[in-house]
Amino acid sequence: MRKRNPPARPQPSLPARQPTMMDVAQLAGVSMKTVSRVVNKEPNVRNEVRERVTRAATALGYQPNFSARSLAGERSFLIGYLFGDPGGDYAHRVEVSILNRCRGAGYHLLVEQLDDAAADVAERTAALVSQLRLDGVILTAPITDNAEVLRVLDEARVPYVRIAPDAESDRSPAVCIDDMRAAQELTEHVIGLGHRRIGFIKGDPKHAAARLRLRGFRRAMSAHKLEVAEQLLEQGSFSYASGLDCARRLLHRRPRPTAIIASNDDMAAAVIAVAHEMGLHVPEELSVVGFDDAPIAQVVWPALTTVRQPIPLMAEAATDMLLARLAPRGGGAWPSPMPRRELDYELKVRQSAAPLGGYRRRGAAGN
Amino acid sequence: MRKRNPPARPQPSLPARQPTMMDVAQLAGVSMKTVSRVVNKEPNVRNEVRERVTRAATALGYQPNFSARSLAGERSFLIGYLFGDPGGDYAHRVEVSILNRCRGAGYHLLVEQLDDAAADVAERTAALVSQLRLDGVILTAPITDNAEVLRVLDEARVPYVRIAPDAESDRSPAVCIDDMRAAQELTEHVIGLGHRRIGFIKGDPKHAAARLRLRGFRRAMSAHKLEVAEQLLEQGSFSYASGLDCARRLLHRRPRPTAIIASNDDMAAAVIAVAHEMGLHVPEELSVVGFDDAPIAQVVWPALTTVRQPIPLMAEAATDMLLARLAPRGGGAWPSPMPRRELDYELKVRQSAAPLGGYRRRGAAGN
DNA sequence: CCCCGCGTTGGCAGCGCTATCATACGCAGG
DNA sequence: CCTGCGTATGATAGCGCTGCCAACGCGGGG
Repeated sequence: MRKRNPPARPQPSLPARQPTMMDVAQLAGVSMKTVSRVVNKEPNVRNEVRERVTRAATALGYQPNFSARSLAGERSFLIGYLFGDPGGDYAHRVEVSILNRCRGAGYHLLVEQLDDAAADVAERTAALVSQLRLDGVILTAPITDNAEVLRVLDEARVPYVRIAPDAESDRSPAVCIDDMRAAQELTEHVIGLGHRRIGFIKGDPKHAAARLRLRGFRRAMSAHKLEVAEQLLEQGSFSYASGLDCARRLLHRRPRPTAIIASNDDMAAAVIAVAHEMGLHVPEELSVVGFDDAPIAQVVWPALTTVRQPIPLMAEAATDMLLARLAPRGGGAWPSPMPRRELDYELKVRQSAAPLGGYRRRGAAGN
Repeated sequence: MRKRNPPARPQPSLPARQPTMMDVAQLAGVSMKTVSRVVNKEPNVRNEVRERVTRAATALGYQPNFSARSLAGERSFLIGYLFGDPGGDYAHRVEVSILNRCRGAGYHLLVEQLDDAAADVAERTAALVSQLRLDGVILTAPITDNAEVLRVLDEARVPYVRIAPDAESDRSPAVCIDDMRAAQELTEHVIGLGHRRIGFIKGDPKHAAARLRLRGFRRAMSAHKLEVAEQLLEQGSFSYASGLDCARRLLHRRPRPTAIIASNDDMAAAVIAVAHEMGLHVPEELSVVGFDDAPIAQVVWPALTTVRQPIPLMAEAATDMLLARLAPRGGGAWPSPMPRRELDYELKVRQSAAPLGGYRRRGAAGN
């Protein structure tokens, strides 16, 4: 037990003990309960008292003990972030944005990486939410759609918000972009450049976004009466390595596609690398576009034409939704209908896609 | 308060309440204290009893309440991860590795991003460790050397391990590689290819590694009686953007350097981009090398010759050190002398550096 | 025979806080 | 004058668990 202070402490000097709410109460000349009210920003405290308590707390350097709060009350001031993909920078960018939002709200962030395919996802999730009594959870794909995880969260009655989940959309609040329309628009951009023979690299089918992007591609193609040759469709997994494999296969088809649409930027970058390797010039001989506007999009050469997904905004929106729900006035349930934020994407036209038979633009790679 | 159960509950059916240690104790026919011993893997419990308790706990789906544990005891089973750099994938890779190690040990991970330059680093750190009673903390550069943060951690008596800290090395355990020797070796590799006029892009001087890498470069140069022209030294900040600026300046010097050593891969990739932009062929007309073996190293073309830093191993080693210290037998203090793990780096020779006047190797970009 | 030590188990206070209820007070209306 | 009500504050009982200490049974030395 943490340095149990004896009934009468002989040393009147440095207590070497964190000040408690009791100490603040004594210094301010009020009861503990009033201090609690001030700390929790509850109403019904006179301003004069509130200030006195605040000053006492500051003077003592008082820090509320979250364990005690959580044990006595019904809030832990902890939110969890569950992500699936250990690689890539997506998960990290989301995390940083969540942190930015938690900061001001007095919440702390607990993270856990869950392998979607692992056998113990349910147990691990249960451990997290039951042991720590998380107030809420934010999920990113692909575990947004892991039935086990969602079941555990529902049973534990922990509110959660999903970023880019699958279609089962009214199970929880969600934040997303319109992946299908974005893919459609991107495809139309490529078609508009004159390309007809267009290859497509699919993403990991466990991600809803991968399926939606494929569907958007198909729609744009059929809207323009273009055939989607099955041999120009390759199954990737969102990783750079998978992009290399798919690109090699696609670029050996005859006739060769004049443009390749990849379901994310990592795979698009891999296509460019393979093109280099084969001595194919991008974009003169091959146009390549990606998706996400990940950092890699501006690093490869030529810079990738892609769809920018506003990841920080999405993560912030998700956090804000969750925090609003957790606030005392947030009520004990999600508002109806289930909140859903759909944010705008943006087509970023750079140098990796050009008109069929077009010229090479040399110059600054940035945009 | 969480559903305070009335003295006599009328409904004997679903409790809708998490089972407590008391419930387990009753089912197993022992005292709460014994359950506590089993849960905490303490000695002095008969095997038969231990198994009986374990079965009861499993049957009820018992999950220990971490808040209560932390409040009553002296351990919170929470460790904190403080990172500085919000961009890049370094922080994320470290985090994932820490998580992998925490998993088995029954610890959960709390993260916080601290801006090294912000005015409130001390407060934020204090809030984290005092409010949540973290058992330990892991730090990455550059906040490994933030005096405020370290002071707060020391005062709160929270054990911490630093990854790649500055020279003040016996203040805490640390994990690192020999950045200076690695830079020296890398520089010697470049010199060995015949280069004499070598540019160097420095990293953010707040990072110890940046300073050490520069020193290693200087050593190698002077060991080979080569002058380090100050105009071939540029100050970067580890970011891709800063790399672009530095590269532009370096490549307009006359006579132009025949090789550029960047303090990390992001900046090295930027050098390659600028070279492309200027129509300079890499590596025939310009050799470029980086540091870290970040994912970008294999994505740019030509793939970067660089020094691989074993980030996952470093993070795991740091976590293991911390967990060993926190274990009941870990004692109340760090062993003496202060533990320090220095891990091996590895020179990864790829295609971005070639003999002066050498030929271009075409072929697979990967390695 | 008793007493001590050791391995094993239980009793209980209390960690720091919040929920609930009680109290005190001022002020309007009967 | 009392009653009723709304606002401001206090008293108290735990939340679930662990640290400390006591208790118990057993075997061996005095």
